[in-house]
Amino acid sequence: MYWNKPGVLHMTAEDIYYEVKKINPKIGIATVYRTLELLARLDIVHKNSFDEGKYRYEFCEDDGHFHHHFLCSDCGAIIEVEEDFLNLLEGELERRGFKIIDHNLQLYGLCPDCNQKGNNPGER
Amino acid sequence: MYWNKPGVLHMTAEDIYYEVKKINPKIGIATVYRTLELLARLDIVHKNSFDEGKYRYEFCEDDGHFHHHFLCSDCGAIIEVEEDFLNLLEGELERRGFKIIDHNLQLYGLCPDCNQKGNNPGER
DNA sequence: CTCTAATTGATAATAATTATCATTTGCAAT
DNA sequence: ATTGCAAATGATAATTATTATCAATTAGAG
Repeated sequence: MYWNKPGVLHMTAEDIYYEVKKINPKIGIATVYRTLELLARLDIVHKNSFDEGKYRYEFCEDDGHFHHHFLCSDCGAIIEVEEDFLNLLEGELERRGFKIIDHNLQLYGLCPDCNQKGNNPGER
Repeated sequence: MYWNKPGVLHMTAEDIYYEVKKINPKIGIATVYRTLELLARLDIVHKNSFDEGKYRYEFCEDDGHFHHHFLCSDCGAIIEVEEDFLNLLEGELERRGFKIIDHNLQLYGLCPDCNQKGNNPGER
């Protein structure tokens, strides 16, 4: 598959490659991957896995990098969900017409052992 | 890499392959993938992506398939987090010695448009 | 037993990503 | 400007995880 719904936020490396090609036709895919990796290391973009066997990238929010997404099983839409909820999230979303089938929360950081050892990685 | 920390819960297909090989040396990796796919479709195992470019599998809880994980940036430990929290999750975990650097919640289901259309996929 | 259909294992194919390397580019010092 | 050199780039090979293919094996139903 060469292209995604146009205008969709969460693009794959390939999506970005074809988009950049419009402006700079001589760009190589390696540069796209290299640049994305760099931007991710600088916390400018965030690399998400939505269990498709590939990654999707988006710009980080200014305030921090906490992202929630709603993935429609039917049309494949990726809808952003604001941080605020979290607690009443599900009820709130269902009230708004969503049907939640599954969810998956991943927390990144240091476990008590490593935290105590005083390790301090800049990134997750 | 051929093998993971022994005793760790969340195994990759490769991990499982080498484990099963001990009992049945003639097993092929294709059967492992096929079986995992089947078990996942039956909601017996759950397929997680922890942004490593591969998947890890675990048995589903009896009550439903809602999983939270804490991934240590330092030692790579994958620690299970009980559902209950969710709201006070972060404060609670930090009180327990964790350092949370990032999190990522993914919700699966139907968006309002598709939900209204009456679609009803068995799986996410 | 025999026949047939499902399952299996070996392996090829695919897809996403990463590594390699020769070439090009940008730019500091002359 | 011109040279020299380090960094960035693009083409492409390599790698990795996963999926597809297909012939051979196995397991039951009759």
